[in-house]
Amino acid sequence: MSSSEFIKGTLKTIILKLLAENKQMYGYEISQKVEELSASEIKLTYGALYPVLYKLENEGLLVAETEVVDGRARKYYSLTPQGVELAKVKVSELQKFTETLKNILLPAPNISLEVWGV
Amino acid sequence: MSSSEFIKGTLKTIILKLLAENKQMYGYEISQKVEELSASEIKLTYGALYPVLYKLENEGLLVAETEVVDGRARKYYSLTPQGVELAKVKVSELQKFTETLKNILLPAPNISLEVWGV
DNA sequence: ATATATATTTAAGAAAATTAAATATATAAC
DNA sequence: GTTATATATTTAATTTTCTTAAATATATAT
Repeated sequence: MSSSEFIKGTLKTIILKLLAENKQMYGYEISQKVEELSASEIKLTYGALYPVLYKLENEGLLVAETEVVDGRARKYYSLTPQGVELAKVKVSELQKFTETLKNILLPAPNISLEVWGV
Repeated sequence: MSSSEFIKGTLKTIILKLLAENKQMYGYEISQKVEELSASEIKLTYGALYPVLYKLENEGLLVAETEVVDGRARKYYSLTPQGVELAKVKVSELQKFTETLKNILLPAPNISLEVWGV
């Protein structure tokens, strides 16, 4: 499983956003959801995903609850009130960043012809 | 000088894009241009910018030419043919990624009311 | 003189992601 | 029955990437 190099720096925000709209998710579910939402473009590696979840938990932004489903353990994560707040801020910031990025990536207008009246 | 955390993973592509449309730029100029295009949202740190330039040069994607302007040295970078090709690919990939990100960050439609006919 | 702007280099450290393997269970296919 | 596939988490080693910070050097404005 390999992910887009562009995921760097956005992973935390994506996780917060998914948890903000789904209330309760487990790690594997998050990775599947991202793959689905991105049309398989983004595949989260577990080595990236789980450490982020642990970190967010340690920072008090998530709480985890383990359940056994079909004989397999699942750790459900949900946002704390602080997590809900941070999710809002981060999503807003990332949306702004993508707009900025879009402007930078815009084809450069070649105004030389107009300037010279040609 | 501090940059957005979201810049991670996109810096290389941004540099390639700017060089693709400006033919010749020096490091300081690139950092100013990014700040301008992003309305001061993104400020490249030199510790990030210059090492990327060196790496791209070592990979044969850029060539550097030093000039002395106003008594100060400037290193002008320009894309090699391979750099031009990679710029196209990377810009296209990053544009696609920003679209995907936009979809993920979209407010989740709350269809529960419709589903239940309420 | 001093501050500010221009311009590059580079070292130390931290943060983040990749790669890869280990562990464990359920189910479908053969 | 055993093999493969899907589900699910953990974690260690390494690499990549970025931040922070300092060093170096010149021009211009105050």
